[in-house]
Amino acid sequence: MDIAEVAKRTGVPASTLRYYEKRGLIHSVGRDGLRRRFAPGVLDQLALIALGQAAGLSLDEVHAMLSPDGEPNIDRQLLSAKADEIDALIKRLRAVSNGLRHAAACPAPSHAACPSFQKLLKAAAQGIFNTQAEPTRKAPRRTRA
Amino acid sequence: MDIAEVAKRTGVPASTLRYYEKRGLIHSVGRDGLRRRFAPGVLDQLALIALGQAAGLSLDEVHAMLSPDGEPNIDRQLLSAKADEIDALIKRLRAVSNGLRHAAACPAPSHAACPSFQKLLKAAAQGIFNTQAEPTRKAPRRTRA
DNA sequence: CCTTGACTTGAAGTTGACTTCAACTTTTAG
DNA sequence: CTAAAAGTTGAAGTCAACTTCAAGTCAAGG
Repeated sequence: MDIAEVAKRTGVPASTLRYYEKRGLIHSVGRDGLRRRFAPGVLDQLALIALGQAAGLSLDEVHAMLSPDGEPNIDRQLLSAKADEIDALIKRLRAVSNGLRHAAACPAPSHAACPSFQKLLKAAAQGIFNTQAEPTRKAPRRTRA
Repeated sequence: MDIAEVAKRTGVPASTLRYYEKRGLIHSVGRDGLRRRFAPGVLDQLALIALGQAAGLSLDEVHAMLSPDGEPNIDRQLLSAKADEIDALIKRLRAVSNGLRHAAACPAPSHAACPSFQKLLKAAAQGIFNTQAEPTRKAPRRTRA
């Protein structure tokens, strides 16, 4: 497969594939002239990368997981920890979502007057200000799917 | 309150407060010499900003909500939409978390051999690649709480 | 033969939300 | 009074994950 084929099949732009290769996340299996050729396994690797990203891993962390050489060797502790982190994040997000819904539905003319909203703000001030979760990114922002 | 006081009470660094003021998200009520003085209401505003950030709003979006002049005027539709977005995100995150936990616990020697993991990867390839949620940021990354 | 289009490269640019810096002014403690 | 501590400014730097650019290489079709 050439780079365009991989790009088409995965939705990952060619520029990103080159970038990933430079970072050592994927490997091409040779050149056809000067064009990279990719083995089909790269599709799985890219899926794994996407999964990692969705889980909030940095590319470096993902790299560590499939690094040694061939197939993914996975750091189970890290995965567990990340899962915990995600669960904590989910909790906070649920609170935020509820808060937003309340704010959206609240009939009070000014939100200053709404006690629930006040409570929410207070929780935000407490909980959010002190949140230590790292900058987990959710979704790969894809501009040109 | 001077800037240090606000910083201490909210955990938001002074540099960030100045930045927010420059962007029009908060306002100082005057100067004490050349030092800004803040009204206590700024604490609520900062809580609202933190809430918005946790909800994945950009600073511009947050700005729109408390913009007109004084108190927050809230775009209920936007809030609802954001809540929906967050709920969708939660769903995806839950799937990812489960996936991670499985991967962490899976006894298969190579994950290539584990059908559940394969399934997860497939889902990742399908679901994550096509996810269109915008780059919602979860938690304000605070380096020096 | 020569243009077109797909690929190559390294380097530089983008985005959002900040942080850091240098140079300076003020307030405050001793 | 004086020096340190805290505040001020605009400009520039940072970070991650890419994207875009300029300039070049190459295979194939007309």
